[in-house]
Amino acid sequence: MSQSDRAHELLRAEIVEWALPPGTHLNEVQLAERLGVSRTPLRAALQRLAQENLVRITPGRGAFVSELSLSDVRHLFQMREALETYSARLCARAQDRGAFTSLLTDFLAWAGEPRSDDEYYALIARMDSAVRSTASNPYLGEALRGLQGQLARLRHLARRTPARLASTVDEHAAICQAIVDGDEDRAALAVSAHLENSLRNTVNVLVMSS
Amino acid sequence: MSQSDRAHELLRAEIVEWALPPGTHLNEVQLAERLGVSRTPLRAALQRLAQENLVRITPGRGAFVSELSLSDVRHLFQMREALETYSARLCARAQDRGAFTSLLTDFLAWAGEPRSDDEYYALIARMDSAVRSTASNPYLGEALRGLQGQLARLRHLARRTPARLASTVDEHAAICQAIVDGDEDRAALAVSAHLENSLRNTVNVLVMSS
DNA sequence: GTACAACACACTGTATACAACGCGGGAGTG
DNA sequence: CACTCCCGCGTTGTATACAGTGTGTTGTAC
Repeated sequence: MSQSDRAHELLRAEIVEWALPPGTHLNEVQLAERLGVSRTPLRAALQRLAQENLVRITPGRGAFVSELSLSDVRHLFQMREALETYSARLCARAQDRGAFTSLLTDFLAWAGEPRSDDEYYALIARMDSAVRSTASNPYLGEALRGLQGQLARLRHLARRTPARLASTVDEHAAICQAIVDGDEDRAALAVSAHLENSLRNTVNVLVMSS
Repeated sequence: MSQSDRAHELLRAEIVEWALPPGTHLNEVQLAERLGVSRTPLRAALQRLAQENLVRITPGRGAFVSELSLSDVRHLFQMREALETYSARLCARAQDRGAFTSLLTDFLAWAGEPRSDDEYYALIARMDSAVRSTASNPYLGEALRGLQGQLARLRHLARRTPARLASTVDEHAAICQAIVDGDEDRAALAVSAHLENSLRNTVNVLVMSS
């Protein structure tokens, strides 16, 4: 793994975990020294983070941790809706939908007997992975992966509302069921409904914390 | 404008215009010397081009002009469908749809009396711009803009099929009409239909030229 | 006291020099 | 004759030194 990759991962983790809050100015020499790399790979890492919309680079001014305003969140969820409803449609059309029957049973099992939050997030990650794999479109997969960073940053705020977690189980199960049934319209609608609820919850958390 | 921006624009133009065909290995020192910049801003430009999927960077091997295989094209058009159908929906829901009434009349005027190809491409560019502006979502806009590079590369092959041009006029007019009417479902369907035709034509051109 | 200008500092953008890795060619051995 | 190992070259990855620009502060003039 290159120095650039290391700097990228470290910075990404710090931004996602709010160790570097939005708006923070990222001084290149200080950061390079703290991360133990030179400025050259650090700048490459910053550019990659800018591509993921985790930092914003202003020419001549430097790099800043990107903001997470309310309108940013709304636009982010619109992007999710565009990509995830279409991905769900592709999955519903796919030949091999076995991964989703497996996920469906796991979600239903969870509804009956919840376990730790981390395991639930792992389950969701498994579903995202299954979607990317089944849709089998590198462009879509990369775009979806790019959104994960921003979403992870939001989740760090939403962690304190575990009540929301229970309701998402049903929504995810509904999505899996529609995909397993091969009903792409219902799958897209289920994704839209899930995202609408998720956005509402996220906005609530944001206005509470501000 | 920085050296990095200059190198990015020059390289992008050369790739789009097939001066650098897919698969070409981009030697850093030669390129830097030819473009009159140093390796540092050149590498930044290459990373930006990799983000636009115009070059593919293999760690330790260097940068190559990205391929345009048949499956790549199909995946690219799927991505277009995901983003453009959703953008069309947003436009159909928007308050100010005046830009599309103007575009609609221009497309209809064109159907009656065609003019030069370049002017038609300018018209399409105006429509893309109107979509981005009306959807008013930076994430969507940036993603759509990212696809333009690849599509421009494809258009350089498709230029030789002017017969296709005439039929796209009706398709674009149908999209504008649906947006003006505020019928988002019809708008999305019109976009899908247009993309399906466009993909079929592009694939034909690709298999003819190979 | 305030406003404008000039200077100094710090930071980003760029160039170049160095190091490490991978690849290819050639020679040697089985 | 073929296969393998090793050496040399070229290329990418990284570090550092330099230049240019923007900003902040301070001093002076009104």
